[in-house]
Amino acid sequence: MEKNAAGVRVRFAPSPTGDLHVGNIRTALFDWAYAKHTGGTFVFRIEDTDRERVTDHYIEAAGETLKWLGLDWDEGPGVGGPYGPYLQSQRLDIYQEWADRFLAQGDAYHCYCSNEELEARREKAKESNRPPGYDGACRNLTEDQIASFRAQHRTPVIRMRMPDGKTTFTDLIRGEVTFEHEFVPDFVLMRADGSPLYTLAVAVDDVLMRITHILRGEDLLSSTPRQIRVYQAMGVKESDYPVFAHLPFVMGSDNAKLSKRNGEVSIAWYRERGFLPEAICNYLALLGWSPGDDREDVSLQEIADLFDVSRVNSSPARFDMKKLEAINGEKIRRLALDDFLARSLPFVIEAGVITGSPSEVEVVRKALPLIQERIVTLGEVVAMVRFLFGEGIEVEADSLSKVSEPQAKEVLRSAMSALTPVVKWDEQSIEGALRESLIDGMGLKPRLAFTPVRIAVTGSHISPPLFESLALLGKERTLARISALL
RNA sequence: GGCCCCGUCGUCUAGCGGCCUAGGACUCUGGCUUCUCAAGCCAGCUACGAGGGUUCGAAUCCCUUCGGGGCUGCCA
Repeated sequence: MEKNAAGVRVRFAPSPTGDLHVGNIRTALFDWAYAKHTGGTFVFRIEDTDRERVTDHYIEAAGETLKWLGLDWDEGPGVGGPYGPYLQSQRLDIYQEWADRFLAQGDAYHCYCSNEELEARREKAKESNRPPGYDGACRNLTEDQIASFRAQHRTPVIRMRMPDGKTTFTDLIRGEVTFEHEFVPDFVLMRADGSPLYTLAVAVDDVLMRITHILRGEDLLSSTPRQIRVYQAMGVKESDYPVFAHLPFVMGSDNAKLSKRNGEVSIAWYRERGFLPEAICNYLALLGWSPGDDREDVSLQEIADLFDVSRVNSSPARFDMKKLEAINGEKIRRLALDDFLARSLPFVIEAGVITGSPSEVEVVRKALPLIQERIVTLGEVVAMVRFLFGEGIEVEADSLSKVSEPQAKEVLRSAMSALTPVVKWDEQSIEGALRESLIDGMGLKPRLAFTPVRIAVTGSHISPPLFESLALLGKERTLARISALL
């Protein structure tokens, strides 16, 4: 399988009709990992043959997403390479040439059927329980018929002729797969306006770009015979065909193919919420693949080192947000402080909690160790540090009752008088003063003693550790917030 | 409908004929710890879709069946 390892060339070729989603990225990750693992080349190509649906914005965004995840490509947009251009929209003349050649060879033919006619015939075929594919009406037109169509100003598409027989290929993940050609109708290579279809462009480019391994979604499995048909027409020897590996789907929790309807699919969504790229890659690597032992915590580099297509599962996987969160939280806990700070700051600034001044950054820096094991995404940093900035705070609704009842007031008064004389405002002194006054003095359980203080100062009954929080907040604001509730 | 792919705990998976009274992780439940929330630690629940074969022996091989999914486009 790893024949001519050094020559392995794998491509990731999305059609950017929207933001890259979880399924796309899992494919990209496997493509990348396979290339890296074999010491081969990772090619990034844009399949924008459908210009009505693809936009420049999404093309740009796709590249950015790959870079953010750390999936760098060796050839493709931005970096170039010997087989470019890597945008199919810039290779139109190439497809035209091949289509013309197929025409000349008799492998393809002009088809004058209109959409409406095709539609009608498809319906009829369905009704009479025949396969709905192209019926071959234009396969063998006479000169007279052609002249007649021309006279009607019909402009033909170019359609590939599927010969009788069958196509068999070996899929790295599924084994030998065979399609009888009676179920693979003649297919369109080029629209009347001269623009190519995926079926033509993908095959031509894979051959021209010397792609050796095609790892892609399972949905393309049944289009493989068409692709192989194009290789044949191009004169590629069977031994030179790329090797196929059709990856299992990543499905939504509702057991349907992952889509906008059943989940958060766009990678941009995860990025905005503060999921770490290495966590996303780690989680996605485990969807359809496993290293074989009980290892689940892998870095991008380790994925590349360990990845093996033969270990890819053939059955679909459901996306599990809970597990992604668990992995993300674990990675966050292991972040070094400087790294954690650098990654958190954009979220805190974006939320308007701080402007980013050095003194503010310093406070966040000191707060991060307190919250590191309490968050699952970077986005949660915002809510955790918010109380450290600004003067007053708003007590959240479901905590309000816990500071307004009589006993709570008493606790707050006691805390107030215990803290007021504290000179050395640090964690130890604060804890000492509060324990002495509330636990020893009032005889309260710690939980009952500290909760009102916590709420008064942070606004919530859930917060970072209390004494450290008060130390960070400063004496002045701590006392002010307590007294505001008296 | 036809063609193709797939089927181990709720989820992701290990397993590639005996090491499996099926292992790990996430989730969930209970407990410990504790200033809240987390984190951490301990314990527990739950799976080979079904039916036939093959074999001394099957989660592992074969067949059937049921279930799920994809494709069936001048989308990719």
